Amino acid sequence: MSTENGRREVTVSDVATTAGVSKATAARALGDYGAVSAAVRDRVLAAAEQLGYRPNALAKTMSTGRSNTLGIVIGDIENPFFAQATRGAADVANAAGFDLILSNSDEDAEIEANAIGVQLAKRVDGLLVAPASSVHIDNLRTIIDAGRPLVLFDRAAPELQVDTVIAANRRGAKDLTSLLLDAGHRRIAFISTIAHDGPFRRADSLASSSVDERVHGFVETLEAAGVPEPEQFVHLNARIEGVEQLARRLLEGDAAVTAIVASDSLIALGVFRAARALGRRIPDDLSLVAFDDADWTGVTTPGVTVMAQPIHEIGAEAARLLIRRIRGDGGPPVTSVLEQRLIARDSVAPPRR
Amino acid sequence: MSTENGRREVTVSDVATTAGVSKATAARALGDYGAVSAAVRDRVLAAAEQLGYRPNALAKTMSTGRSNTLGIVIGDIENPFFAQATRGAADVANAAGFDLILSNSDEDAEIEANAIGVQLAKRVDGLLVAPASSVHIDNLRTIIDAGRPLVLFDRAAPELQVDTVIAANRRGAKDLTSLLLDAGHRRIAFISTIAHDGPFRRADSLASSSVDERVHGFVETLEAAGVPEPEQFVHLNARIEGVEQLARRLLEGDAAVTAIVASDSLIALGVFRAARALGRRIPDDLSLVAFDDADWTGVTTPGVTVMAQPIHEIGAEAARLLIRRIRGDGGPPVTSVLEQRLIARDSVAPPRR
DNA sequence: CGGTATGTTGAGACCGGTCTCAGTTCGCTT
DNA sequence: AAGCGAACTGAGACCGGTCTCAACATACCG
Repeated sequence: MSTENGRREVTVSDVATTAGVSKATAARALGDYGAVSAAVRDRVLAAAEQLGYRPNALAKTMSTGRSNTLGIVIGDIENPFFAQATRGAADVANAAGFDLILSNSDEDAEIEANAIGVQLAKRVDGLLVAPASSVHIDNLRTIIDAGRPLVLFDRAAPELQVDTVIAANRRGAKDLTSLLLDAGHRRIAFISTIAHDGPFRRADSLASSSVDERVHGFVETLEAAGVPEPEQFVHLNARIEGVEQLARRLLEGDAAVTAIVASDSLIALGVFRAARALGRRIPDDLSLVAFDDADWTGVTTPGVTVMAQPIHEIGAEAARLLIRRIRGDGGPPVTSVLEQRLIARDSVAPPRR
Repeated sequence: MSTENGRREVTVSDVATTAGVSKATAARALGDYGAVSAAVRDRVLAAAEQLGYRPNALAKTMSTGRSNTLGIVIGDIENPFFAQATRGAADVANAAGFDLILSNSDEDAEIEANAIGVQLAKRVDGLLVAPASSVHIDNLRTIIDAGRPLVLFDRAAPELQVDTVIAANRRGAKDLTSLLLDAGHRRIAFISTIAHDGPFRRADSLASSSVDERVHGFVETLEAAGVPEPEQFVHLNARIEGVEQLARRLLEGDAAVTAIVASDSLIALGVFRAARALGRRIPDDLSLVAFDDADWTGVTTPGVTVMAQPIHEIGAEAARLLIRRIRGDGGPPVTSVLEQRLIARDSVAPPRR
């Protein structure tokens, strides 16, 4: 009834005084631990109610060392992939009594480092990270050095002994590429926005292990089909030029490609726009396949054939693994690989010539 | 170099001992406040570096009362609207040195209440809320009673004196409706997934003030055009039946509508699917307009005419207002109304008959 | 009926920072 | 050379909980 607005918060001591018991006893009644007689408990609870007592979770964390908070560091929450994975993680976390502190890295190592620093300072019980880089892993080492459990998702860091949840990207890329090859295509481009120095070469490792897997699956499949110099068809850094620009470039001239593999749904969108701007029809003039079954891929004309990832489950599984560690599981690191699923629609056809 | 993994964290006291100064002095050097001689500062910083000192933000919050953390409570992070708004808020928050704790309410008052309780317990400095209900505002009162600044976004709560950021939804709805009316449509449906008891009546207030504004703008415009009983064209609760189901029902039979206003992009997607399933062509057989310029609305055939909201800015502005309050601005509550913008594409045409 | 197990309570240390206040040192003024 | 203020440092209280430990009451044991 009468919650005061005088700055100071109501504390256990205040409740104790009102209830006429010691601070320790009041705390026991409020925190529901230790032994308290029923009569005293009722008295304390009534006093708390009357004063408008609201526990201070931070003080609790200070003495218990547990914050019941998980940190999650992703590229960008506006990217539907991360939004879905975050939701998956949040659901599992909430069900287990944890909250989520969210940070966007924009795929920048420095921003990521800063975000991780803040999360550690806030004493999260553990971290969920889709690392900006699978190879430069100093940021991740920081977490391990701080003694906090860490689970990677979407991207692995092979050099790190740590729980990881990824999708079977290489297999997915092979299937998608085979589909195009089987339809008769030989000039197929793979487009990703991942940052990379210089043109792609076979021995390179890309910053994102998931894209790395896809690219290598793509190249291997082309090679097995006898396509010469398959690396030339891999296009990274699409963010710099702009996906639409790049796609237009790939669709014009003598060396134009007849099919495109988009590494995510946002890229597929760019390709769609480019095709439309150029007046090319899908699938007649251009075949398109993409990763991720974004909600709109079924309503375009034609619908887009995609490799769907269990995105929600990737986030959920990562949270599950993390919570298991927090609860004290000391077993060896686990890598959970989730299968992808092909959803065939109408964006693939034989090449025109 | 030698960060220990023995459970205990390195504290200011540890650093002080190593540096050979008092805890108070070490704290001053590390926290960069008070007066410390250059020599001592260097010594302390070196000791901190050597021991791998990592400040405990919670302890800091305990003594200062400031957590540098904002809470944000939204319907669902998977909904692109909320994802974008959250990103806008996160950017402003980070720039000002704040983090974000994220909670999904699923538009359920009870889940929302729980989320708010947790956030308050974690002593966030303030809360950003897109309330599940604009009319049942007990949840929001809790925040105010706790003396924490609160900013509402996307949805207002007229009964509450509190900073609010919304879009000019009524005007947007009028413009969209007029567009259809001008094209010659008379039988136009408005579809929303908002929960509501019974059929919509003129005097009703909907749980979401933004949908409420849209619906009333829609009804008023139809009425001004002389359409009898405009309320009958308002369809709420679409989540229960399923948007696609509902849309199919509206498109069949003698009383079929010739145009649809979708209250958000997810609904537009459902309408698209229904039209496709029924073999109806947009815009020839059905005109469609929607709120929110989702990324895919430009690549469907035809492109969808939409009323774009400055979603990112809604979140950003809300965060700005909140931070201003946290910094101590005691002025009267502000309501910031952001304009919407019509993006005309090709989903509107005169009705067939 | 003394001894002991069990239940309930209170006092006070502790978590890791910040901050107030008092004491010390030093340079500079007159 | 005494006086004064500024710069620096240390001791210890404090934030709001948890938790250990000791004190005490009651009940149950042989």
